[in-house]
Amino acid sequence: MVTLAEVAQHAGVSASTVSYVLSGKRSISATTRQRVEESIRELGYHPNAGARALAGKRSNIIALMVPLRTDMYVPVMMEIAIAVATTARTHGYDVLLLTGEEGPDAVRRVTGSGLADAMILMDVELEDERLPLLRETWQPSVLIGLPADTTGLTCVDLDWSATGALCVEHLAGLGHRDIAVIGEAPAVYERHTGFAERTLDGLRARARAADLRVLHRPCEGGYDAMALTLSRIFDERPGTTGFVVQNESAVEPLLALLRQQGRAVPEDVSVVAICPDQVAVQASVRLTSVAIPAQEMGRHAVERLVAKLEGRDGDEVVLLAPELTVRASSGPAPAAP
Amino acid sequence: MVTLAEVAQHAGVSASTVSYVLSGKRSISATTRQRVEESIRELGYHPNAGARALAGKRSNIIALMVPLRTDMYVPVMMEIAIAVATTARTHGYDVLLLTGEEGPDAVRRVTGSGLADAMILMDVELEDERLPLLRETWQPSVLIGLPADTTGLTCVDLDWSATGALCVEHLAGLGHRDIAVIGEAPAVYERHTGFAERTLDGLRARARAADLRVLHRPCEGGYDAMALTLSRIFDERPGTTGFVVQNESAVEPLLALLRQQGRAVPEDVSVVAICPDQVAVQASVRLTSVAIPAQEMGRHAVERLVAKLEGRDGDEVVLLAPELTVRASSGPAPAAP
DNA sequence: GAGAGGTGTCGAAGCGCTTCGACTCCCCTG
DNA sequence: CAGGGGAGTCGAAGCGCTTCGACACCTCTC
Repeated sequence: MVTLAEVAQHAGVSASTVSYVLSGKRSISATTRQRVEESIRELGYHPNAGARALAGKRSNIIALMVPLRTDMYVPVMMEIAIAVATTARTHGYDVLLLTGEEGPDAVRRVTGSGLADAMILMDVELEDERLPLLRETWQPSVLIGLPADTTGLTCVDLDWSATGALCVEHLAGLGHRDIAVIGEAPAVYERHTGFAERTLDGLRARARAADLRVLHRPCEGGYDAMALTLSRIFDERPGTTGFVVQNESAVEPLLALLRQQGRAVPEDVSVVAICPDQVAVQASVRLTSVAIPAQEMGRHAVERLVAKLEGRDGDEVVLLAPELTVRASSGPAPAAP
Repeated sequence: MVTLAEVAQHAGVSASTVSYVLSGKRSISATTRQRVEESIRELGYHPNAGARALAGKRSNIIALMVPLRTDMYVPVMMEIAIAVATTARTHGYDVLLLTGEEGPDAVRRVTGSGLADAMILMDVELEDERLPLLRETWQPSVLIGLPADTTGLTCVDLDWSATGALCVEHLAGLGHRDIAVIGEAPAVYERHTGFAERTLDGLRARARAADLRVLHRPCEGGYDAMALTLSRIFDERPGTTGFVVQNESAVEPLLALLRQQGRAVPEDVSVVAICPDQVAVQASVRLTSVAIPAQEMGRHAVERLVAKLEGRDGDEVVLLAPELTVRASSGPAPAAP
């Protein structure tokens, strides 16, 4: 393993000079710089991460806490994670992958050991038990998600409330009066995951304003669960003509069941999904949808975090504006019979 | 930030004693150990990761290279990644998340800098350009996937060849003679991803032995692509009664299209999927399938790796035996008309 | 009752890097 | 032409930990 000292010797300069060439923190003459860079290349030198972290008091690592649960929005999570890793690299950071398993202890361990310089948390609950720890540590952090109380925190998220409102607005504009919301699995609401509840709030508020009726039903994914949910919905509100779906694994079952029941999309019922674009265009009916900008969220989170690390920025809540794309699954409400 | 020296002082012992309490590398009297542990707890001490890595010459970090492509088997990738992270923690390791983006350079960077003690590579191609680097480095590594040449490498993978064979066997046993294989997207084959090609090989070999005909068609996910692929298949082989699907995002479209064409599953055609169990049971027809044991692969990879790190083990190829679960999508071939 | 052999603890020497202060040139200014 | 100041380089002092050898003390054994 090549060390900085060896590079220095090879280039005929002192160790500190090599260090300054690397960091650019002091001016170095062009010729010296070239000589050093040449030596680095020739010897295949890579600075030792541990030594660097020790001496420099920063590890150049960002910790990313992903949820352990693999039952929800998995591709979105993955996309965020990859965007985080990729963006972090462009800023010279590596990413440490933590699962939710350790819970709050992971926060303590990472901040205490100096393993990472900062952290990004995903899957934030409204009253997340990791938040007190984040507030009292001096390490910068960014949440992907929005807790109930954001004081002293930096958050990046899709504006879920606006997303819910947008869906209702679209359906209202098409003349629908009775709307059913197919939500995430019950467990997601039970643990008060921010995005699910906020979507619902936004949706209901707008529905009230536009004077439509909303029936919300959580739903596990899959056909059987969806079949049950759907029949209950039509039992309770036979006049339902608009659907908002916020559960990727319910999308296809819903479409299939509607078809099976002889309800045409979009002639008889309209469907608006909240899902990644890829899912929307690959569905059996190209879905009118509000996209979940996974990449953008990951990228934003890293950029906020780097800004904080460099002291360029303070706390802030960034809510991305939702965008609804009209595709083939929504249309005018049928005339009342 | 609390240091080891402070703990030592607080406990009234020397720094080295604290270190030995932590590592257990020398015997320590019960009373001393207790006193030290008490101090550690009281002060909330966490060993500094950088210093540890520097002095101990190991970082206790495992690097995980995941593919950048998010177009394929995403939930499986995520499940593997999470299993890796979780298992690694139980062995005292953390996981560094690298994306394929940097390519072979990432290998150099990580081994060179001592950032990680070992690496796990996913999405291995038959002639992967990262392999030469792995072979010449002294750092242990494990591949999740199987390249063409495995000398000097440790690999963990599902036995895809046996998986392909198993699917054919099942269909052959039910009397099917003409089988279509819906594969991954063309790009996956073009870059010679191991699992896709091996599945095909195993499948064809067994088909030859059992004297059935196989028609293989790569397929992008989604309805449109699947519709096109399916019509081509029936054009070319109208007598096709068995399907093997190795592409999660083609599963549901296939089922829907078959239904639409009036071909009943499993009465007219049988479908065998290669996919995670969750997908199989959530599909509109509960699918006969060979499971992709993502968790097990991740766990195995870490365990092999830890064994190598501790010098307990050498190179080895671990192929997990596939298991086929019969569900509702496969049945006896219809009598020839 | 002296030597052998454990057991438990300590001090000191690094690990490879960053950074601070100091030093040497050399050019510019008045 | 002296003095000030910037540019470029170096030496040395850590950063917080691990580990090696040394040492003290204690318990056996013959």
